[in-house]
Amino acid sequence: MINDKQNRILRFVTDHINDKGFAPSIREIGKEMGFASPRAAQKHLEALEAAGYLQRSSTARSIKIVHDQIEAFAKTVALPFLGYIAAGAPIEVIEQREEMAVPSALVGRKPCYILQVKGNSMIEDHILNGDFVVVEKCETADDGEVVVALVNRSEATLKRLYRETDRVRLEPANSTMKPIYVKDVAIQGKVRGLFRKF
Amino acid sequence: MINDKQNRILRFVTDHINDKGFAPSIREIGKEMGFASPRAAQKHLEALEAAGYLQRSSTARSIKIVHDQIEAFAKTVALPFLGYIAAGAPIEVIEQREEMAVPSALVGRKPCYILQVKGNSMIEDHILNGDFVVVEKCETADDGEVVVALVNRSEATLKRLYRETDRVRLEPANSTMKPIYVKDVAIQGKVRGLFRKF
DNA sequence: ACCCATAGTATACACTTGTATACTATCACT
DNA sequence: AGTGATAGTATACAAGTGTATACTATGGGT
Repeated sequence: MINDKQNRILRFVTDHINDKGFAPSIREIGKEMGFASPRAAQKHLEALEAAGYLQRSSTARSIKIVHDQIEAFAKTVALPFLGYIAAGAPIEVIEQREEMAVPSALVGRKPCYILQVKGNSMIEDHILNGDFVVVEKCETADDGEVVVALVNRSEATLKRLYRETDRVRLEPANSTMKPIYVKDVAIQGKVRGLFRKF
Repeated sequence: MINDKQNRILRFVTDHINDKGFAPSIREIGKEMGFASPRAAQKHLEALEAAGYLQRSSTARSIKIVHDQIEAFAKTVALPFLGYIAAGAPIEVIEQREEMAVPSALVGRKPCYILQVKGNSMIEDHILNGDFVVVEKCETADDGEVVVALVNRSEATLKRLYRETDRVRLEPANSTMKPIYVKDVAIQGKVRGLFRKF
């Protein structure tokens, strides 16, 4: 479909965008390829666009690389990053909603979102301050699962869930903290994955 | 640090790049904001650059958004999954080479690969059996870092590294295990990131 | 020998685009 | 009233930039 030089141009443009943050001009591409005239690089770009490898507008540095969709989405999923969760405090929602891409293996079937953990209340379950957790939205959970629970309709917290006869025990994984016993509790999700930066 | 209008400009530029693939011109920003003169948007861009929110070159549409750490997770990198590592046993290389996509923030600058941890030798550092670790290839490491070390040219192990006068101490994070003291040791990489499936 | 497609050159043109200088309006503060 | 900072306007200019026309060189097929 596309020849060797066009492949080289495609890689140059991709690298330029990744590195500098914006596309090269037609003449910069020509210089890289050793062309003396802008028309040469221009024709190659037209061929690459016709073949679907990129998109252009008739304005400066407007090349957009068309990513191979199958490869880009098969292995990773983009999830909303909602904010921070600390034991005993409401979820701190960040204003600007960000997206984070995570390995699809960490994601459940239902909709998921990302929270960053504040504090060490789950340290004995090896969930540390600063870790990111992948939370699957759900309303129920089995005993012993790590859940995001909304207590008294105001405070969200990350705890292990245990049902008792007429109440629910939310147990931190930290021997210096005590469990919480509540009746008014709504499960908002369960932890499916975790990732950490060293 | 930056005011309301500059925040709006920052979002407009970010959206423009995400949507169209290239940055808006100064005049397009000005039009969006209702400015009659390009100088107004230009000044705001200078303020945003001084505050570290973006970078510019003196060429057309060359705005590059400087991503903070959270946004860095939106990009992913495909790394080779090499196999399993257990304390005191060589790396078990799997036959078919697989790739896993991970958030780029977990990845160091040098080449990286993925290993899955077997055993609980690092449990007190909150690295569990079954966790995936992102390992950056390198030959040296600072004291206290978690490294993949090749001992006696045969056994690979995941341990904390400490130099001693004429030997190296490889310390597990498990009080039931004892440190290893070795002279013939080659560092193969250091742990940069971790992810776990629940 | 002839034709034709491909690839690149040379060059021109209009429009963008970043930048700079000078000026105006507003507002808080003394 | 005066001062200075901030924000925006008006405008000009050189360089960059995409695009188009015309031309050259090469090589393969008939």
